[in-house]
Order: sequence, then structure tokens, then C-alpha cells
Amino acid sequence: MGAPKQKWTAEEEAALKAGVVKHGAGKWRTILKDPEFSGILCMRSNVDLKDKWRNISVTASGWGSREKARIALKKNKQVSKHDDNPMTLSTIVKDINDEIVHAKPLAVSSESLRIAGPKGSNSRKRDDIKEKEEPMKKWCEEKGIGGKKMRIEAQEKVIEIVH
Amino acid sequence: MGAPKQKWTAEEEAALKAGVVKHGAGKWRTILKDPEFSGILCMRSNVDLKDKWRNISVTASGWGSREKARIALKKNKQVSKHDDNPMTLSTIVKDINDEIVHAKPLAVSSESLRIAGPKGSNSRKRDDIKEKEEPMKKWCEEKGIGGKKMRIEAQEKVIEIVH
DNA sequence: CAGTAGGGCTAGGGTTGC
DNA sequence: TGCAACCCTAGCCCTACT
Repeated sequence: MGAPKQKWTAEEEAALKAGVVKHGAGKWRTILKDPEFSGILCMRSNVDLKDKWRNISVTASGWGSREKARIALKKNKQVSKHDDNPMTLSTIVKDINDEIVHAKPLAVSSESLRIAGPKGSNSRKRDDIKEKEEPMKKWCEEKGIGGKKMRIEAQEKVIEIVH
Repeated sequence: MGAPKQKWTAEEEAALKAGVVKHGAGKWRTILKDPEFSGILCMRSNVDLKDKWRNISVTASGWGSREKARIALKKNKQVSKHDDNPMTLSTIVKDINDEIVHAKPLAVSSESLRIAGPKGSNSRKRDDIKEKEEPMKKWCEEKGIGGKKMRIEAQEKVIEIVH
């Protein structure tokens, strides 16, 4: 199609790393929405961010013996899904912080960071959004954009149109 | 954190199906309380049941969205999936709607599936979308919609504007 | 406030192109 | 062949609605 392959630039990669430091690994959508990075990463999707971070992590970790072990496991059907990790939460979080400070990308951090990061933000801005709905809908129809349903996001504001 | 992802076992899935047969789809809490299934499904919440049932339903009805095409392709080696057709966004959206309306009985040509592009959790900015970006951005500025970044989704297509 | 429906997001496995 | 970029989907989260 239109974009056969978009190689990651050094700038994008730097923005991604900065975004992970700021918001944590796993918060791809959040990083993408952050005005600090959205300018650079606007060509990337949240999935792209996740995939790129995975690539960075893999190459960063010493894959001297891990890679072979992982490949070997794949052949043996499934791995034990039970987690016997005896670490306490506090210990884990501390390790994560160390990781971040040292700027070493490791996949482990995502789950724990989710726990550490509380966020109870409510947004009640439907009214001022509705004001914009009608003209936007009309404009889109004129331009031939959108199907039966479309959604417009602008910062925290979301406009939904169904017709 | 002990369970980053709990894959559904065949036993759980069977219990869920039996529960739906007995109590009906949508009665997730009821199914969960039923002594007949509570033993097996005690690790699941009513929301989990709902989500799993959704997955089952989707895979049961549509199922060939990609798998069949992919399997078919394997036999015939590779098919050119490059699309140089300069379709406009509206045209593409129309095709998508057609696909949906006509449903997907069984075997579908791989070619159309490629263009139709089954559901997307992604937000990629393609060239055909770029065409709409400028006028949309200008319009939004006039109307005072959006901040530094806004996102417009129309079906699977996404337009992103940063200014 | 609890339950449900439905959209959204992420993790991880797969696939493709160079 | 290896790797980087991309695709697909199960499972889980968030929000609105009732």
C-alpha cells in the first residue's frame, strides 16, 4: 500500500525512550498522546511503539544464551505459565526504578509499572464537544470522510458521530 | 502480577458454553454463581466471561477473515499485495462498508480481503489519508477544535493532525 | 452501586521484506 | 539467514448506560 516500510529514525527512537522513562513501558497510547512526543511520533501507532520497544529490548539484552533457550522452549510446546517469582512488590518497583535510571530497556517493567501508576481522572466535557459535532459531521459528509460511524479525538475531547 | 495473562483452558471454555446454554448469554454473574460452574470458573470474573464469549462468537462466525486467506496463500506461495491504486479515502471506506454489509459467507478472495483490511486496533497514517489531512486541519483551526494534536478516526482509517 | 455491553489497549506470537 | 518492521488476536481495561 502507501507505506511499504518506515524505518525508525534516531530521533523517533530517542523520543520513544524518553516516553518510556516518563510514562513507563506499556503506556504506548499515553506516550503517543503526550504533546512532548506526539510531534515526533505522529507517524507511528501505539503498536509500532510497542514493537520497536521490543526490538530495542531484545538487542539490548545480552542474547548470548537467552535466545537459544527461548527458541528451544518454543519447540517444547508451551511454557509453564505459573509465576513462582518470590519478589515482593516493593522490591520489584525498586528494581524497575533502577532500570529506568540506568536507561536499560527491559520488558519486565510493564506490568509492575501499571500497578505503581494510579490514575483516577474523570473527564466530563461532553457538552462543549457536542457543540462541535454537527458542523464537523456536515463537513465530513461534504468531504466524503467517514462511514457509518466516526470518532474524532482532540486532546481529551472526543466527538463521536454516527449516521 | 502472578498472572500477566490467563489463557482460557478448554475446560473453562466448555463450562462457559454450558453456562450460556443453561442461563443464556449475558447472564454472566448468574453463570458464575451457579454451583455447576463456579468451581471451574472461580478464577474468572463476570467481565472475563463476557469477553471470552465475545471472542468465541467472533471466531465462530467470521473465522476466515485472515486465517483462511493465509492458509490459501500458503499453497500458492505469495500473492502480490502491493496496491498502487490511488484510491481516495471515501472510496476505500465505501468498500469496507460493502464488505461488512455483504457479510462473509465462507471462502473469500484474498485480494479483496487485503484491500478491505479487517478491523484495526492500529492507527497508521497512510498516504491516502494524508490527502485529507490539510483541509481537515484547516477546518478545525477555523472552528477552534483540537489542541496540539488531534486524531480523526473513520472506520479503520485514521487521520492525525499535529499543529 | 453492581452488571452488562462495547470500544480500546496491550502483549505476544506470526509474518513479511530486505 | 537474521533482523527490523509490521500484522493479528486473545485477554484485559475503561467508560457509558441502566
